[in-house]
Amino acid sequence: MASRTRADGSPLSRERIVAAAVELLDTSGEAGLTFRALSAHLSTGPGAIYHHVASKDELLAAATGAVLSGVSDVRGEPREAVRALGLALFDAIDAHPWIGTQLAGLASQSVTLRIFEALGQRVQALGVPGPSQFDAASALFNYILGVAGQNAANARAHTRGATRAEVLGIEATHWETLDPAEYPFAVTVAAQLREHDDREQFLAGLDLVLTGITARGA
Amino acid sequence: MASRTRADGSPLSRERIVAAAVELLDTSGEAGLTFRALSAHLSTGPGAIYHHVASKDELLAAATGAVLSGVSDVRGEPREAVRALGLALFDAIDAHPWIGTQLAGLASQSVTLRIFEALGQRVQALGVPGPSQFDAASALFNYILGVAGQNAANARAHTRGATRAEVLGIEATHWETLDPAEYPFAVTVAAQLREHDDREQFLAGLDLVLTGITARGA
DNA sequence: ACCTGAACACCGTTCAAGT
DNA sequence: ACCTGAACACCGTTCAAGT
Repeated sequence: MASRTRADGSPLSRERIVAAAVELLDTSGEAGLTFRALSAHLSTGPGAIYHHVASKDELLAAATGAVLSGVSDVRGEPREAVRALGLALFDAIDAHPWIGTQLAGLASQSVTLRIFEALGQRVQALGVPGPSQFDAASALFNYILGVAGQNAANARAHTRGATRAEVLGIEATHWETLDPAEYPFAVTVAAQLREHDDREQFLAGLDLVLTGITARGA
Repeated sequence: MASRTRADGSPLSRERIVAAAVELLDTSGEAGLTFRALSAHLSTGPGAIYHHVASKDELLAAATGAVLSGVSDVRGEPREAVRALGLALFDAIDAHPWIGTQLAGLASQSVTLRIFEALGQRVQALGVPGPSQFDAASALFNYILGVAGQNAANARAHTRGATRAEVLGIEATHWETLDPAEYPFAVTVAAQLREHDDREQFLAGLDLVLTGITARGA
């Protein structure tokens, strides 16, 4: 019971490494994931990780995949399935902001492909004609991943401790400060920012895209 | 003519630094922008840059702003103006892929706000009722920035030298390799991937969102 | 086969010392 | 005031040496 177990008795594995990475990302953000911090957390040396994971990029992709496993398994009427998938992603990003960066940026291929596939199947089910299906699925895909990126940017921009309300409060006062001659729309919209719910707005936008997709087919 | 000029006679300035950063980003990609490489390019030391720019993040934001200055100044019929703005951004990202990462991620606030404002004004001009204007502008904004992020991800994923056709070729064969039982939609769509134009698809998606927006108002 | 941790080749940023 | 470049406090990754 010596050679195969580590100091604390638990052998290293890709699974354990990825789980620790998720925990570290959740706890200390994207900047907190370091091979040194991670290996300390696993009570080993930084080099040990490379026996199970090829690089930091791969680790980030695996962490994203671990949190998002099964997120694209949605059921029911196609429109509702698209909403469910979108909300599942939105909530996952809300809980783990670093996922937003991954989805919007590096695109951990396999996760991203599964999302695209799930969206495409619903687009087909909605009766969108063949040649337009690709465009429709892409539109949904890009909209959802755009929100993901923007949410991640917001999370990164504001202090870790601030609640959403505080964050929106900050933004509202910021927008109200703008010159109305230069930013008439932003100033007008600033008033709505207080009672504004990111999640509802995400759904509203998703419905807008769905409406556009089905309006074409009709 | 000694104390205020540098070795090669050209004094350092924020403008010159940002211009050099853009050149470096275009030439050697996001990883190529280093304070050491940048200062060497300006024939000075890394520390000198900090007299004109506060941090690397600020430098990236400034570089994005420099390339995108005036991109939101669009004219004409609102629908056409939205298309023009979208295409201007798409083409800018095509020429400078690193901009996509900036827009989708860190969101260099001022650029991003100008885009949002421009979109909001066209949404108003389209006759969308007041309470829906925010959602509509956000939908356009998130779709456009989603494409930006995805394009940047693609650019990063593929070799620098490959043409777009080659890139798509690689993706097509990759998609064709997928298990049709697990990825029926992706496999079906793989055939269309060869004659597929990212730019056209971007416009098609933008029209989808616009259709959704105006369908609501009617 | 797997682990260890020192070492390598970098980073962004700071800061004393110069002009 | 601005510049210089060595130095600080880190990175991801590699690799000889161990078990």
